[in-house]
Amino acid sequence: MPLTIAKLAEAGGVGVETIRFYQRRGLIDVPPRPEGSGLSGGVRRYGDGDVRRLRFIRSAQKAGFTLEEIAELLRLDAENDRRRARQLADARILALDQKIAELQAAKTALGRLAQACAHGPDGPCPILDAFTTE
Amino acid sequence: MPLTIAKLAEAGGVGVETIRFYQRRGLIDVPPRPEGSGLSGGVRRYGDGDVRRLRFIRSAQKAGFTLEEIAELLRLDAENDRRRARQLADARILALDQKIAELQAAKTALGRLAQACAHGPDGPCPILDAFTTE
DNA sequence: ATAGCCTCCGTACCATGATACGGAGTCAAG
DNA sequence: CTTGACTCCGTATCATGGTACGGAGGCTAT
Repeated sequence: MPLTIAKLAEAGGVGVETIRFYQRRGLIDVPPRPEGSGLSGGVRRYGDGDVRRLRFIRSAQKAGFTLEEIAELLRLDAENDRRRARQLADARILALDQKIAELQAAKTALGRLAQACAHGPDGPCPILDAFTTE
Repeated sequence: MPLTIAKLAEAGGVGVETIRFYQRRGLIDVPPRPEGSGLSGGVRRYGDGDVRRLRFIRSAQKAGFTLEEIAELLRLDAENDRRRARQLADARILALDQKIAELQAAKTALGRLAQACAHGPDGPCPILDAFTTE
């Protein structure tokens, strides 16, 4: 079931321009243009592998990997380089732990602020001190 | 204890250019140049209030607020607009909840991947499926 | 066989949050 | 009273991750 670039984009929940952007960055392959009726060849077709890669890219971004790191991960997958893959995963897990803790702290602080600012028209609502660790 | 811009930057853990950038964005006040000996006035001086604002900016960024939102928060603090402050805080808390859940899911997936890729030179290490929900 | 939509590709532009540069002015120490 | 560090300010540049434009060509249905 070959897909046009628009269908691939749709399957991945991104725009066509984003696919092309990923191709420029080496994240998605540029398949050969098939021999078509015209002079410059036909329209490129994409397969399930491309959809899979595209979905991986989106998930890896949510995990906080940069596009450059994602490009590396895709290479590692092809080369089956487990050592480096583990390295990257472990490093990201550490970073995620830190980030999660940071966000949780921020959430707590904001909860305190919202609470304080909810009580009547006066009383304390010290936005500037919202993140001051007491 | 008035500070030069370099000292203010240092106190906030940012660069001088970042302070100027924040000033352009309305996040940090530009104090008047004092009457100096020269033609164009003296060097601007900053106070503890500026340090406090600067620290707030950094923390609010960690909480995921954009600089534009932070600018608004600073205005709200000055105006004591509790309703809007609460609104922004509550919205951010919701977004943080989502983000935290997303990062936690990513962390779990990466943990699985690292585990799988650790076992010997062969066996599965399917990077591309790392985030595939089974 | 032609209209209308899609593809291809290069290039330009965007938002966010900085970071750098350079010339003129200021200031403090020796 | 000069030297060296710092300030001021406008403007330029950067990194990241896209998004848009436009002309030439390909594809498909009528």
